[in-house]
Formats: sequence, C-alpha cells, structure tokens
Amino acid sequence: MNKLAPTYDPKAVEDKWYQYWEQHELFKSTPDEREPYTIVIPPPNVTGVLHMGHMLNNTIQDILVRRARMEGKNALWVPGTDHASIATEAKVVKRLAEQGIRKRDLTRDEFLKHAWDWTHEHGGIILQQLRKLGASCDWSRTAFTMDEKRSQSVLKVFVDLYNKGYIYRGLRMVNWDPKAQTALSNEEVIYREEKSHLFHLKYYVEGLTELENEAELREQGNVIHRDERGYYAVVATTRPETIMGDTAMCVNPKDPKNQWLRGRKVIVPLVGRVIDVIEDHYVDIEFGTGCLKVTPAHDTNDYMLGKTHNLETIDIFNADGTISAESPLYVGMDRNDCRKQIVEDLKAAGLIEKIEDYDNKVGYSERNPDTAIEPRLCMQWFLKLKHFAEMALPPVMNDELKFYPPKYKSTYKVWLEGIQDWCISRQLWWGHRIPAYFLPTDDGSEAYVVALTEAEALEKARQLPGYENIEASQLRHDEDALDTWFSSWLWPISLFDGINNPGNAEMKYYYPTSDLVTGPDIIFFWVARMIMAGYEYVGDMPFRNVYFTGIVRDKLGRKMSKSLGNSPDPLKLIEDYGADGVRMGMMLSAPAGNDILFDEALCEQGRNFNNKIWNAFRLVKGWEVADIEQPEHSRLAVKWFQSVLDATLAEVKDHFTKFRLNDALMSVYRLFWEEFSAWYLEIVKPAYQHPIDRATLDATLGFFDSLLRLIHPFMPFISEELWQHLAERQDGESIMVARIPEPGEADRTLLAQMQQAKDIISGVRSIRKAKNIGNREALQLHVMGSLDNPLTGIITKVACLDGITENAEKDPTAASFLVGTLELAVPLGNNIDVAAEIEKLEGELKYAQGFLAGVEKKLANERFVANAPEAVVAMERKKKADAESKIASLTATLAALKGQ
RNA sequence: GGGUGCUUAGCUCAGCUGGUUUAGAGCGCAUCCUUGACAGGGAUGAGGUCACCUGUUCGAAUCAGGUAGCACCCACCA
Repeated sequence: MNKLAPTYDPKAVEDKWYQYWEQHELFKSTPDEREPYTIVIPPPNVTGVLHMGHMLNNTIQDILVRRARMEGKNALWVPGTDHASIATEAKVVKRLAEQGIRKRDLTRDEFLKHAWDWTHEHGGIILQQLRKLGASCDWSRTAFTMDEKRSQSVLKVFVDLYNKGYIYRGLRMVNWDPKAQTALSNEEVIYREEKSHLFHLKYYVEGLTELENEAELREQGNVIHRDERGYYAVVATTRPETIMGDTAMCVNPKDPKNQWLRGRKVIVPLVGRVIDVIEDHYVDIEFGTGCLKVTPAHDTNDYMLGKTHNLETIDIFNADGTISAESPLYVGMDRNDCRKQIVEDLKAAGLIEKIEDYDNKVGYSERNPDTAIEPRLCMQWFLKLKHFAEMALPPVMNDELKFYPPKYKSTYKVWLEGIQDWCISRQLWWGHRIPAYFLPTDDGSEAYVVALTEAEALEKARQLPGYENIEASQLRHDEDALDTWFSSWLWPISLFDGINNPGNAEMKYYYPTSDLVTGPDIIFFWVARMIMAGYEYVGDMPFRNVYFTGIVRDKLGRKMSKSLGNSPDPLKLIEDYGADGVRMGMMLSAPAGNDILFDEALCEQGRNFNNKIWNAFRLVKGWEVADIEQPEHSRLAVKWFQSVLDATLAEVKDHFTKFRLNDALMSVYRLFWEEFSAWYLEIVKPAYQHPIDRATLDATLGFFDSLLRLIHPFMPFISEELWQHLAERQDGESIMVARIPEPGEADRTLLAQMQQAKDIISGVRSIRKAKNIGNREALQLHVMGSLDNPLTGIITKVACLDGITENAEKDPTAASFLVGTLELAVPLGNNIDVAAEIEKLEGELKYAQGFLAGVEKKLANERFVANAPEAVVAMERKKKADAESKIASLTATLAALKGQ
C-alpha cells in the first residue's frame, strides 16, 4: 500500500530542496570548458520587497537558467541589488523625519550612516524572497551597485568619459524636484492630466495712447484690445506666478491678429517691467491669443527662445520652490501659495481679462508623486550620448542583438535617433559621489578637476596655472551624486569586474551574457544604456537576447497598485499554492511582450497540476512487479508514448529557442496530463491488485524520469522531490544537473494510428453515455470495413470491449459513429432508440453533404484546378472522395434503420 | 500631434512565409460518473459569419488599402 499522502504538500519539500541545492553548490558557476549560459539579474531595489513584477521576471529567468543548465551548459545567474538612490534617500529622509531629524541638520557622513543602517536593515530581504521562489542564483556572487568593486567601476568610468570629452558641465534647464531638491532625468518625470485654469492677463503696450490707423489694422485682421488705461495685449498662461520672470513677449510674425504689436514694448502686469515684443515662428497662432509670455528661467521652450533671442534670465525660484530674491515681489513665498496670491492681486488690479477652465499636463516626480516638477536652470553634469547612440543602434536593428518581441526595435530606434544628452548628476547624498573637485576662483566662475581620488585631484589642480600651491583643504569635492542608472548601465560588465580588470578571465568567459529578462518600461533607462556601455567598454554587446516581459495586471486588466489593493502578496501566494504552483500560475498567463492578466485561479491550476503529477507518481510507485509476460497493449503503449514524448521534446525545444515559454509550458502540461496520465497510464495500468510486468514498469519509470526533467525548469521543487524518490540517488545527485532528454525521431504513423484509436475509444464512450451503459460492461465493436490499425489491443482494453469485428454487415440495431471515413457501430440489441439514431445520422449526413458541396464547387472552378499546386488539388480530390464515401455509408445505414 | 501594437469561443490567448478535411488550446460552462493514483479527479459535450469595409488572388483569420474601437510609448502647445 502507498504511504504517500493523496495530496501534494509543497511546504514539506520546498525549503528542504532549496537547502540541498545550496549545500551542494549546484547554483555555483566558474569558468570551464563548457559553453557558458549567463543571465544577470535586473537588480531590484536593495530595500524593496518582492512584488508580482519581480515574480514574473525572476520566474522567467530561473526557467531559462535551469533549462540551460540541464542542456549541459555552464549556467550562471548573477544576483544583486541596486542602491536606488532617489527612492532610498526619500525613504531614509522620511524615517528620519519621523524621528524628528531633518536631513539638513545632518552632515553628509551622518546621513550616509543612517542610509547604510537602513540598507543593512532591509537590504537583502528581497534576495531571501527570491530563494523562496526557487531562484537558482549563484549567491556567492551577490553584488550591490554601491559595493567596493561596483563603486570603483562607476567612478573610473566617470573619469574616463570626462577625459574623453563626453562628460561636461552645463547650465541647463533641468527637471527640478523641489521636495527632494534634485534634478531628474527626463525619463524620471511622469506627466499627468490636470484640471487647471488658463489665465488671460493684460500686458499694456508701453507708450501707446492712440493708434492712428486702428480701423485699418482691424480691417487687416488685427485683434486690438483697449480700455480706459490704454492698449493692451492678452497673454494666456497657466502659471501666472511666473510673470515675475518674464523678459519678453513673443508673437508669430505671420499672425494677422498681432501684427499691430510687432516692434513694440509691453508692460508685465503687476511687476511693471517693460519687455520687448519678439517674433518667433515657434508660437502657435491658434493657441490662446497668439501672444506668449517668455520666462526663460522657468520653461523649457521659453529657455530656448531666450537663447535664440538673447533674453535676460530671471530665476524667481529658490531650490525649495519658494520665490527667490531675484523676484521683485512675493519673495520667500511658496510657489503654490504665490499662485493663489498673485491671481487675487491681479484681479484686484484689474489685470485679468478672463479665466478659463483648462486641462493641461503637469510633470511630476516619479519618486515624489505629489511634487510637481519645476523646470529650473542650474549647473549639472551631462553625458553626451550621440556617440553612444551611434554604436548602440546598428546591432539591434540588424538583429545581432535580438529583441523579443521585435516590436521594441522601433521604440529603441526612435529614442536613439532623437537622443538627448543625459543629465547624470543628482543633488543627493545616497549614491556615487561625483569625482569632481572644485577650485576656489576670484570671479565666481567655476573651476574644477575630475579625478578618482582627492590626492590625484590635488596633483591635477597643481598643474593648473595659478593653482600651483593649492592645498587639499581648498578643494571642494562635488556634493552631488550620480544618477542610479549611471551604475546600472555598467552592470553586465561590472559584475565580472570588467571595468577594473578589463579582459579578465571571467569577462572573456561570461561576456557577452546570454539573455536579459526585463520590462519594456526600462528600455531607455537601462537596456539601451547597457548596450551603449557594452560597446564603449568591451567593444561588444552586453547580452545576445533581450526578452521583454509584460506588465503584470489584475484579471480586469488594471495595473497592480497599492491604492487599488489588487496586488497579491507573492509570499502569501507561495504559502498558499507552493512556489511551483505560483511559478506555473505566472507562466500560464505570460505570452512574451503582452501584459499579463494575473488571476489567482491560475496558481490554483498550477497547484492542481502539481497534485496531478504527485498522484501519477503515487500510482506508479504503488505497483507490484511480477515476472509476467508484457501484455500487447502495454507494449504498444510504450512504443506510442515514446513517440509522443519525442514529438513534444522537439516542440518544447523549439518554443524555448523562440522564448515562447508559456507555449512550452502548455506542451509539457498537456503531455503530462492528457497523454501520460489520461492515456498512457490508463492503458498500462494493471487491474486492481494485479501486478505489472517488469518491461512496462521499467519503461514507465523511464518516462517518468524524462517527464520530471522536462518539467523541472518550470517547477523545480516537486520535480526534484519525485526524481529523488524515483530511484536510489546518491547524496549530491540532483535533477537540477540531470540532462534534458534529447528528442528522438517520432513515429508519425504510429501517432496517427493512436489518434484514430483515441477517436474510436471516445466514440464508444460517447455511446455508453448516451445509452447509459456502465463503463465496465463489455461491448462489441463492429467496423464497416477494415480497421488496419495495429492498436486494436489498446482499443479493446480502454474502451472495454470483448471483441472487434472487421468488415461487419450493417446492423440496424447498432449505434453507429464515424471516425474519419470509417463507420463503426456498437450493437445494442433492442436497446437502440431508432428515432434518435436517425436524427443523429441525418445530422452527420447533412454536414457531409454541405462539406462535399463546398469541395465540389472548388473543384468545378477551372481556374482553381489550373492554378493551384497539384498537391492542393489532389487534397481536394481526396476530400471529395472521402466525403462521398461517408455519404454513401451514412445513406446506407439510414436506409437500413428506416427499413426496420 | 507623432509612433507602435492589438481586435479570433464566456475569459486569456495560439494560428510562423495565403491552401493540412467549413479555425485550435487552456480555463470556465453543461451533462453524466460514489469503492482500486488524483473530486485539487474522470468521461462526454456545447460554444466562433476570425472587429468592419474595399481590394489582390483560383483560394484570405492569414496579404494590401481604408474605417471604427482599445492599449502602450514618445513629444515643448503656453
């Protein structure tokens, strides 16, 4: 009797095997003579916790790396975490605030100590969670973007790129986050639609009391405003608080409405500043009044206008978003309060023409979602990307480096072709401090040197004229840190220490890595830049394939979010369904590149599959073996299943080469459930309490072994557990390093014969159900013609027949059915319902006639017969013949029935 | 405003370079099944004018053009 429980309990086995794998160092990889297979993990935020996106992403990586390992490759999956500078710093600032500590009251070192404490406290939780999932990472290589090697790599690259002239410092309009008080890259700004107002403000024309040719001008299409105070232009703006920074008004020279304003000067309302009316084709004639106020310090477009027209720049904001001393009014007031106040004041002064409702897009910080981004001019470090884009584009476009799915190639192309320089400095402390040192100057201008260490910086500084005697204490190390992605883009190189030790043995062996698995949302942030860094620093691509996963959504298609509460806790899912069940749940819904609609029911399906495997195993393990002859049906079943297995192995292999993992999983699923459990095991299963023969048992155990190997990449735990039970294993043996079976040649004829046998069995079962005949009541089967199928033994057993008669006479008392063109029948004596039988047969006849009509029409078309390939025409002829024979057979049976 | 992709059974999706018996899968659904692996199971079955229109072709879910709807990405409309 069986000692295994009737249901599979993942909890009892998962931790056990994970420890076993780790103890035996089965995840470890070192270079050897085998072909390498390498994946570097997209490093999760060091202080983060696992979410559904990670589950998907890491399940895929684990499937790929386990499969590669089982193909005999030297498989390496390198784990690590990311310091996530803005996000982590924000969390630390928040925690300090809760303790009543303000960041600005701490020194840099004090703050960093808190940040490191936080990192050590939360760091690595996510890596522990990945272990629960079964991730087969080489943990001995765990890296962190701010560990010693990675930090050195980042600084070296900065210095190198500076020396090559790609890094520069510039006064630029950047996306400023006034809360974090740092610049952001364009990619870190999210735009949201917002209900707002369009304020129409009056800008009086200076020194104009009387327009002589006013009537004529109006005639020509000019829109002229005038009140008791004089002539004025109307400017529409969503941001009235920025008028203190206005240094021009701009109209389109082709705008007929505003011709009268050309060459004049206007007065900024409230402020009283007199500014020029400038002309630029940039201004949209259709928008608002066609008059644009120009605030070069606070709007990207205005900044560009300012540059072309040489305008003065007045920066009216401080770094924290309050009004600066440059402004003539409202100094020290917060920008949001100022907006309200100035609207009141403008109204009071009669300077607002009207206020309209208006929807506009406002940029927010990705990391501080409540904080509107302020375009701000400041000195930042930039990396020129043109050179990098030129290197990174061709290999992707010509498929040397493949994207799956390929549609992302065009996204990639568009971005690279319009590449902008990358603002790489952040006004943060948590990150890699920029290795630049400022020198004192007399005139307030900037002077600096870039060097890896302070000592080198000093040496460099002393070579500069006028700084020969500078002391270390006079150097001021740049306070800013680098954008997090400036370390991430080196990841596939820095993990193998390829920046510090170019061309080292590990680089030569593992680089380029094989596959990168990541989300399309970071194609610019990360993927593109890694490709750039790869070509710059190794002269080769960082990975051969990029597999873009979809975004995990709930079953209604909504993004998973905390506020909706629709994001399940991955660890709870693992608790409930087992890691294998959850992995399968993820993969069942994950076609490459499409968003995945996650439904917990899929985990249930995964768990059920585990249970199916478990019980099939219980069955096989419960068999007593005896020295008896192998029955014919078992011998045939073994032969047949070998063919199905071979065919599926080939199919799965093909799916893997195309990254069609869900299709691969579905093939495996059906192979195990349908072919193996429902058909094969049912055929070879001995009668209750009867033993099985040796040959069949051995073959079955062999099949089970192959199936477990095939399943292992998807469901590592249960496959290991059962594989270990399947035979005597030595300590240290593992399915992890067993080989995926190579597909052999499948016997297509045999597969077709089995298909026919299955159809016949289904036909008999169907009659049993219709006639309410028990499954164990033996029946006769009549074949009107010759069966010509070697699998009659299987048919007899599974359909529970006590005889098959070929070339039988038509028997009106039999319930008949068709398999292909072959008519079969089960004699039922007087049990048959003639009327129902006739109805059924007439239905089939009608279908066959309709089908025949279609085929005949095709064949009657001369042009079809003349133009279509011969094989196609022959196929149609065969269809016709088959349909005719079917019709003949059905007609005869009907006649016999009706003649009763 | 530009780009990319999508629209096939109740749901989620396959269907690769047009022809493989008037389209397939998984889940769900319906009906039946109580003792011999598994109800987290078994068997049987229902369910689709392949979004729409026009064309190319002997032949279109598949190719081309257009229409509608959806999704995502990019962009400086104050």
